[in-house]
Parts: sequence; C-alpha cells; structure tokens
Amino acid sequence: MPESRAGRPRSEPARLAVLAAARDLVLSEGYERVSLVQIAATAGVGRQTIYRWWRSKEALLADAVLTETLPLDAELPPHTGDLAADLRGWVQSSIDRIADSDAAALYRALLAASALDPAATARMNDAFAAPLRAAVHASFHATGRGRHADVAADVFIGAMLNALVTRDDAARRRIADVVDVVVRGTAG
Amino acid sequence: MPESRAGRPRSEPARLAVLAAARDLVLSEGYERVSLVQIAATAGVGRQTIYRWWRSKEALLADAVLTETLPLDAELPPHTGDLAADLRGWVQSSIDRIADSDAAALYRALLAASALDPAATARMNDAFAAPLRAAVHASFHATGRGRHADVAADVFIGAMLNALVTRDDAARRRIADVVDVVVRGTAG
Amino acid sequence: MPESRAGRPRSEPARLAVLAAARDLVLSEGYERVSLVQIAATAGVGRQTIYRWWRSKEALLADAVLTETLPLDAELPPHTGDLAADLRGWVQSSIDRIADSDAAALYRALLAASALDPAATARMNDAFAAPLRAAVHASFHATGRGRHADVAADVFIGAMLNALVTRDDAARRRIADVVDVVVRGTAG
Amino acid sequence: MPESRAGRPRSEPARLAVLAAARDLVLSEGYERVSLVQIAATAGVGRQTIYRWWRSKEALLADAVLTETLPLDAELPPHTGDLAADLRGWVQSSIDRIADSDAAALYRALLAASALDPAATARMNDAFAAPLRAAVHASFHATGRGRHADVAADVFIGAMLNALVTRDDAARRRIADVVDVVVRGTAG
DNA sequence: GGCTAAGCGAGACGGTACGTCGTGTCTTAGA
DNA sequence: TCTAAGACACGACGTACCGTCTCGCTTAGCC
Repeated sequence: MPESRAGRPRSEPARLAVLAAARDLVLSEGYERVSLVQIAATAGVGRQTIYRWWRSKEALLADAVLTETLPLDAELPPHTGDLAADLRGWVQSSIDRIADSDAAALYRALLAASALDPAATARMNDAFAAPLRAAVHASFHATGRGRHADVAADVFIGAMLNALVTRDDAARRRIADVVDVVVRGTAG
Repeated sequence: MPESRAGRPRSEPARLAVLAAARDLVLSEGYERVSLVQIAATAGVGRQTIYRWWRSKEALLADAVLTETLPLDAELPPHTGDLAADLRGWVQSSIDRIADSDAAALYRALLAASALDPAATARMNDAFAAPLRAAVHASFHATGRGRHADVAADVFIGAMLNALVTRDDAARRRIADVVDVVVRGTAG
Repeated sequence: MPESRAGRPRSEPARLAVLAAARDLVLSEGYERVSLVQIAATAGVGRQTIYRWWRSKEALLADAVLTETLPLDAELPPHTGDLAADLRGWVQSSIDRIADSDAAALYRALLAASALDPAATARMNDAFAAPLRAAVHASFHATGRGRHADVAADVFIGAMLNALVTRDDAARRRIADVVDVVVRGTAG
Repeated sequence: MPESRAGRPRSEPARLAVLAAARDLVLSEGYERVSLVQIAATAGVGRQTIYRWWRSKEALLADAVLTETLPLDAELPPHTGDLAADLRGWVQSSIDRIADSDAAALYRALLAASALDPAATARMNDAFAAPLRAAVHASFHATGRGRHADVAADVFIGAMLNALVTRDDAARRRIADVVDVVVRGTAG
C-alpha cells in the first residue's frame, strides 16, 4: 500500500468549494478585484487550506478559470454532407456558448492570463485550441481539404478570440460568414 | 482669456520619463508585477506627479503600453494589381513587427488589458483594429470585394491575436496562407 | 538647517493615539491578547504607520506600557524628623498608587516584560527603581544611615514587586511594617 | 469496578518528553517565542497528545516551567543558635541557586507568567512563597519573633524577586545584608 | 523684482491584500 | 483508546502597494 499517507487527508469538498467560490467571485467582482479573503470566506474555508492546494492566488485563479470554463467540443459536428453548413453551425454555436453565457468574463480572464503567462497559454491550448483544431482536422481531411486544416483552425480560433476580446456582437455574428469564406477559399 | 494658468507648468520631461519607465518595467518585470513606486523611482519622479497626469496606475499602464506599441499601418499597401500578394506582405509584416519585437510583451499586455477592461478594448480598437479595418476596406472595395471587407478584417485581426497570444511561430507563419484563403474565398 | 527632512513629517498625533489605544487595550483585553489590528483600528491609524514608529508589536507594547505607567516620585518625602513615618507614608502611597489603580495591569505587564527582556529591564529601572533608590539614598544619608541605603532600597522595591505580582492585599498592607523593620534594622 | 479504562493507556514517556522539550525550548528560544509545533516536534510527539495532557499551550508552559524549576527548600535551615547566620546562608543559597543556574530564564518566565496570569501566581505561590514563608515562620516563632514572620518573609521573597528580575548581581549579593537588617529590625 | 500659485521630489498617511505562522480541533491509519 | 501525522477553520503578523495628503523647494506668469 504505497499511497496511504499519514494524517488527515485533504478535503476534496473544500477544494471544490474554493474553485466554485473563485468562479463566482470572478464573475461578480471581476478577475482583478477578487481577493483570497473573499474566496476563503465564500467557500467557508480557511486561507491556509487554499495555500495547501495552490501555491498562490494567481495559481488558484488560473486553475479556477480553467476548471470552470467549458472546453470546446472536440467532437466532430454531425456530417450532413454540407461542410459549410456543418462548420457554420458548430463554430457559431461554440462562440455563442462562450460569449453569450455569463461565463464570458471567465473566458476573457483565461485569455488575459494566457496573454501574460506562457504556462496559462499551454493550458488554454489544451482546453480550447487543441480540441477545435482536432475537430477541424477531422472535417477537413474527410473532405479532401487536409492541407488547409491548420489554416482554417487558425482562422476559427482567431475569429473567436476577436469576438471575445472586443465584445463586438457584429463581429460575433459575422463568424458564420468567416466559415463560408474559409470553406470557399479552401475548396479544390 | 488664455487657458494658461498661474503657477509652475507641468513637466513634460517628467511625463515622458514616466511613460518610458512604465514600458521598461512592464518588459522587465511583467505587466502584473509593476508597481507605481518602482515606476516613480525609475523615472526619478514623485508619485504625486504621476497621479497629476493619470488617474490611476491602470490608466498609466494602458497609456504607456499603447503609446509604446506602434499602431498598425493604416496606410494602404502599395497596389501591385495582385491583391493577394499585397495583403500577404502587409499582414505578414504587421504580425512580424508585433511578434518579433521585444515589445511583444507590451502587445500581449495590451491584449490582456482589453480582455479584462472594456475601456482598454476601445483604445486598442482605435490603435489596431480600426486602422487595419480601414485599410482592408479600401483594398477590398477597390477590388470589388467590398461586402467581404469586414469579414476579412475579422479574420486578419483574429489570426494576429491568435499568433500573439499563443506565441506559436507556426501559426504566425501560416498567416500568409490565411490571406490567400481569404482572398480566394472572397473572390467573385 | 540640518534637521529639516524631505517629505511629509510623521504624525505625532497618530503616534500618541497608538500609545493610548495600546494602553486601553492592554487594560481591557489583557497584555497577551492585544492585537495590532485592534490597536490600529482603535487608534484610527493604518497598520503601517505603527510599524513606521515601532519595529514590532513587542516594541510598541513595551513603549506603551512604559509611557503610560507613571514613574515613582523621585522627590524626597517631606522631612518631619521622623524617618520611619516619612518613609512609611511615601512607600505605602507609592505601592497604593501602583496597585490600586486600574493601571495595575500595566505595571504587571511592565514587570513581565522586564523579566523576559533585559532591554525592558533597563527601562523599568529608569522609571521605577532608580527614582526610588535615589530618594532612599537621600533620606538615608540625611539620617546617618547612608551605608544601608542600597539595602533598604532593595527591600522596598522587592516588597512592592511582591505585592504587585502576587496581588496579595495583605502583603501590600504589610509594607508599612516592612518600612518600620528596615528603619529599626538600620539604626545606629 | 476498577477505574482503569479500556483502550491504550496514555504514554507517560511522551508526557515527560513534552515537559523536557518545553523547558529546553523556553531556554533556547525564549518563553514568548516557543510554539507548540516546535515542542511537539522536539519531543517527537503528536500535537494532539499534548492537548490530551494539558488544556492549552499556556497550561503546558506553566506546568513545564514549574516542574523544571526547583521549589525553594521548605526545610528549616539547621539551627546553629545564630538566627542571622542561619537565615543568611539559607536565603543567600536559595537566590544563588535560582539566579546562578542556567534555569534563571525559567524562573523569570515563571515570574512573568505570574504577573500576567493569576492562576500562575497561585502555582508560583505553592512552589515558592509558601514554603519559604513556612520556613521563616518556624524560625521566627522559635526565636520569639513570630509576629514579624510575615513581614520578614515578604522582604526575603521581594529581595529575591528584585534580584531575579533586574539581573543585578550587586543586589543579589546584598541579600545577605537584607537578612541582617531584618534580623536586627525584628529583634525584641 | 517681488508675489502668487501651481508643480516638483519626498515620504507619511489610512486602507486593503498577500502569504506565513500559530492555536486548538478533527480525522486518518496503525499500535 | 491512544499514538504520530497532518489537514482543518480561524485569526494575527509583518510587508507591499494604492491613492491621498503634506512637507520644503522650484519655477513660471503677473503685478
């Protein structure tokens, strides 16, 4: 029995309460204005317990934001034979899910953290870019556009980032058109 | 009745020293870790002097980052008759100028600030998105693609954001291909 | 002009408010249970201001207790010709002033600090033992008992310490008898 | 029905290790700076074990200090017929034993605890004042000075406290003279 | 040329958050 | 039921920073 450790085990409920409290406070107070004291109080947890799980407030927030933001679907959109329509629906619904929700602030926080911290970038890639890229690869290879898959994924990811960071609803609605342009531009 | 007031005039050299110090410290310490005390000391300036020019640390950093990051060229790329080649060169050189430079950290800081603060978003739009969008509009209208101008601008901006935030050199190099796809996809 | 320093001068009112708050809280909460947060809040002062004046909570409490406890009278008791009566009245009133007052807790705190910290001992000596010793010296030399002055002072100080630390009212009342015994024992 | 309870019996070695560790740490770190964590670690004991024997850190320290400081001899000094000489030797050797030893810090800690906490005062009284007072009573009654016994005990205790708290070697050496003065002052 | 007023560097002010440490309780596995 | 180990809630400590205020001094425009 190698893994049984002495002493009282760490409280997973406490950890989850902290993550939930962090998410709620990022949403209600804003990423930059959350304090550990607030988080601990909201979670009903001692401050030291937070530092037992995370090295710093920064690490906690990175974890909380990543845990509480849903990763994009890596599943292929259902094939109807019409690539443009399939992608359009899938990309549009992805960005809508991100930008419509109350959690848009969490995604923006995730983006900001990534811009400032390479480590956060890697984690955002795992949850965000990589699944999307995989799905696009599958679709594009299935339709003979394999060599354009990475470029297309760049474009979709970029368009989402743009809509997210600018909060520009018009840009968000134009994402369907972006898909059409890319599908046309990668034909043949 | 001139608006010159009595008393000693504000020191422009002090203001510039503050901006330079802010930029240097963002680069050397990181956006989140700069402190006003550091900035004031580095600039050889009293703290109150900074607050005489900017309302808050946040405002100073936004201003410093924006002042010290070069806005994209709003000038139309020189027309050679080959839209794809013109755009490709212009977009690629823009992103290279941003991402190659030591100041990439400043651009990332600007992006992070925009993600967290709508006010910063507006300023970033003025300096970046708007000029780029204007240039694309001009090019696209001149080549009969006017109705696709906004979508194309979305894509170029997005691709740049993606390359910037992910620090992915491969994605950066693919931006030339992005331009080609968009030009093809908006033909006719 | 050697002493004029740059910057805002330190606030003497703030310092005094801190000392008063420290004294009040030692009296109401007990020496061991006072917290700097309480003191700062009671004094209406930022915590950093306290650390600007004192190096630590310990240093503040030592200073506060010493400042707020009245030193013994170093003045000679009025000579009536009856040394025993003069000393008796003076010693008894000294111990009564210490032990009767609400500030007894402050004197006990001072004693405890002295027991634990030689630096505090020196300060207590200045405020407490030295004046008493000086007064006893004067009286004893004036009455031909000079060579017993130090011993007598030891006894009076010790008796006071005993009454103070034991909180024993009977011992306190016996201090008058202590004086008589010493006067008798040092005669001739 | 014996009062032995079911389950594992408490570990007396653990208790003694805790007391020894507490004493050592008071000596090496200082009374105010000892922590339970240190004590437990030094004693090789779990923290809960300490709380099974003592109600609080304070109670442990009081107990440790008292256990590790030798109480004064309550035994009468051997009668030689010369009260002054007998007392002088006994009192002087008592204070020397206290103040010379490495454990002087423990006695001072005990004194400090007594000044701050009435409960500690009671314990100190049991170990120190009461035995000394009993011995003095016996001696004084045996020599017809019974009515001065309490006063004399006050003086001896006080002189010891004074020497202990002030760390003043001269005062310590004068204790022999104190005895002489008291013996003279209580004659007849 | 002196007066007035605002800016200047410096640094203390009240507050708030951070990350660490200590206390006393609780919860594991094991003796 | 005790043991060592260690997590738990709580709260104090000392530091860092923010944005404001207050010194003595400097630097302009206006009388």
